[in-house]
Amino acid sequence: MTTRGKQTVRDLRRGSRSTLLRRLYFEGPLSRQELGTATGLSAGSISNVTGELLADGLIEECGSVDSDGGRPRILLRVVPDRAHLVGVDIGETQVRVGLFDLARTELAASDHPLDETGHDVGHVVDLITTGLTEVLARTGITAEEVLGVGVGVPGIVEQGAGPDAGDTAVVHGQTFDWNAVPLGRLLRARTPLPLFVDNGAKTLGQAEMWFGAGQGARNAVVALFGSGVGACVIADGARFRGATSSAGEWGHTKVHVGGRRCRCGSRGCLEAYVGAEALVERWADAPPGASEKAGLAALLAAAEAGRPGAVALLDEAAELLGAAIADLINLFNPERIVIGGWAGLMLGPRLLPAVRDAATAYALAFPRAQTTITLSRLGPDAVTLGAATLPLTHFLESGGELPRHATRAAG
Amino acid sequence: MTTRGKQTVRDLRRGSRSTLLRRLYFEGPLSRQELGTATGLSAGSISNVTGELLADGLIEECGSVDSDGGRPRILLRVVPDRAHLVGVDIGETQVRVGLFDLARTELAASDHPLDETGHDVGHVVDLITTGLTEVLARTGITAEEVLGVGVGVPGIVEQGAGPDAGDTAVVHGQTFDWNAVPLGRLLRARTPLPLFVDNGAKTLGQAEMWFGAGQGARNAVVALFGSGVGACVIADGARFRGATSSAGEWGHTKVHVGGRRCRCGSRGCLEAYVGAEALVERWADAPPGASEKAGLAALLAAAEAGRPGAVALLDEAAELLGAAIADLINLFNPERIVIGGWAGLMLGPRLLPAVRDAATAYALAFPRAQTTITLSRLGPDAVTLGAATLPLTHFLESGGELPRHATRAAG
DNA sequence: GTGCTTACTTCACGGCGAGATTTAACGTCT
DNA sequence: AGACGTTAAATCTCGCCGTGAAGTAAGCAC
Repeated sequence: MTTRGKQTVRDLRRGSRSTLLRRLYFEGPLSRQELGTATGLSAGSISNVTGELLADGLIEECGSVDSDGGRPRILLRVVPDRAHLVGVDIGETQVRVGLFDLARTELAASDHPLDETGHDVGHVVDLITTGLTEVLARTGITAEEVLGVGVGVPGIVEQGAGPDAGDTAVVHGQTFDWNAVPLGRLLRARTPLPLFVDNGAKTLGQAEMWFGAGQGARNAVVALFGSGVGACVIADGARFRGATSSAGEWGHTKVHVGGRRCRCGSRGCLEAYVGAEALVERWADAPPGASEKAGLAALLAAAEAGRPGAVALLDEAAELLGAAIADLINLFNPERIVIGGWAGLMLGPRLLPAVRDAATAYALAFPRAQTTITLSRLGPDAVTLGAATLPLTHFLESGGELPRHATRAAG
Repeated sequence: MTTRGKQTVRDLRRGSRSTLLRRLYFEGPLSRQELGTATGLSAGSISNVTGELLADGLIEECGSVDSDGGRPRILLRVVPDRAHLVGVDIGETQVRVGLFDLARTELAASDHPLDETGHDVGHVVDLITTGLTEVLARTGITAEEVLGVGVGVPGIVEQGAGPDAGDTAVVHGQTFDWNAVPLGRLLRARTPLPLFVDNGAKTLGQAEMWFGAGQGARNAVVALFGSGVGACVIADGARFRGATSSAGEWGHTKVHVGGRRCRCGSRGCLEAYVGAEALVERWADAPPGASEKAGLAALLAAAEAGRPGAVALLDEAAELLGAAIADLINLFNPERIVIGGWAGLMLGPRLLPAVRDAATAYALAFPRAQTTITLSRLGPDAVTLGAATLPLTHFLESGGELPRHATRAAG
């Protein structure tokens, strides 16, 4: 049973600000009139709240719409450079820091490769700090103009509670052998900016929902198909987190109980059959010594050329992927399933029809009929953008609250 | 991103009423003082709101707590017989109608068996109407004193929207061969009472969360293990529904892609291996002609006696169940998993240790460590009680709103 | 009794959104 | 050009909200 905590009369204003700000952010320039019909707020309240937002410099008037005989509507929009966002992608091979304005334009980015020995936490934190300094220096943007830093990490993120949740985020990552790493605390020592930490697959899912193939859906699953397999579940418009933020670990769903051994230590996991690493490893004719991406590309080329081993492998992958997607459909009943990740983007065009067929064969008819299965529209760099949506989400939900350190007067 | 709709200043009062009413309902008699510290509301507001609730006859004073030197605290509680609830369980073999007071005491119940030909919708609706009339007549309670009728049905329920959502509920049930049956509309023609329709497994899960082994958990999965297999997922205190309310169809999760054929038409479903029907069917030594329950009891007895075939069958069932629970743990990251259903209650004591071990072996270590796996504490009759929680939920969330037809003055 | 402690009630206050009214800013018609 | 109709936005009044301070009630200890 939903327990919505105590609310005072000021929370109403916060809610109204948030509603209008979000509407303007996602549905482009709108007049006060349109805001009124869209949100149900009275004209008076719209005037009040937009007046506040204008005074705060968060929105601005931008032209007007001609009318037939009446006063023209004045369009309002969020000021794109009123604030900025930083997204950090801690990937398997590099650390990428991106600086965005509110309109998601990437103003600068900084890449630092991670070598084999580079997964030491201190080193990664160093790279993030360096990258952050670089993108700020290169654009001349000061820390005061940044809403916060979102960090996408590989592994399970245990969130803290309260307003500075990011400061207490703890990361459990099998890939890097990170065990209860207090990433939030380590970063807090390096920057005064608000911090937001989440799993990289989840931040990519977030980006996909807001700006990619997930747009408009309130219930969706973004399946990330790369070296491993992950998923980001969106339930009723919000990330599904579970008790300790580790929900959506789809890659270790069982497709054959007791089957192939998986790197997680268990057996029969989806990832052990259809992860890029597993596919390349299982392909008898894989070019030796090639990288995972090159190996997968070779597998795809061989299948396109009709080589039986490669065709069989990909056909089986499509069936298993479809069956695992059927599980997601049965369990989560989403409107949409988006397949992303670099391997998903590479193999997607070939596999998609078979995946759809397998999902239809394995899922219950009723929920299957409610779902469309599509490919991602965003490239792999979207992890950085997705990470930047973490402070953006906070900004929009709080009704345009600026961090304490950013109390610049209205532009 | 969560879109909380427009709120007016009156919604605050509704929220406060709901908060206090829920607190009083679940945490027994409390003083105004305790309510204040528990909810964070100011003493003045507590006085106002409890005053309203007292005037509405929804709560009453019940004694006081002695104090050491100060004015004693006056205890408040929800008036148990201020309103009543009806729960209906449309089971596979019977229709059961129960009448409860607000304290969940069953005041009367009516059972009507469903024979082989009795799954016709009109017949079921007749039985519900008859049962409803019976329990009201037997207790002398009038329709005005009933908050609503909750109905638990086997099958997927497509909910309507708006305040009278139950009136437009449509049921898709494979068991009864019900295809898009407008149960809400059919019942609306028979009774003026507010209607609430949901899947029976989900109502049982609801009961388990409120009054059974799920108490206190905000993220949980209630696994229903009967003739078939289902689940009810609770995310952050609320039923997880998905886009069209069919989320949680766990029974058709794949444990062996391409494996045993299932009654859903697909292959390799969990239900095809561990459902009671499947277990009895797969047991070579099953007593011919016995009922499903008798068959399962015989299987259990044989296993307890050490008969190899039976032992192997149950051991395999435990492993598969554990593996499928591992999938739930990975995907939903719950604090608690509750195993219920009549087969779960029957086999639970024997299977539970092996199920726990299998779940540990197959799930990721981090989310597994956050979860406890327990057996249900409620009997199978809890479906009726769970169904009755549907109008109760509405009552508590609306802050104690009485249906239009029940505007009796305060007692 | 007198004083002290604690629970509860009352009341003035600032803030909120709704809805009515007023002002603003355009077309169009004469 | 100027009056008029039309629509957008701003302003104002109203009832309601929760807060917090001040006041009242109801017990105990001395």
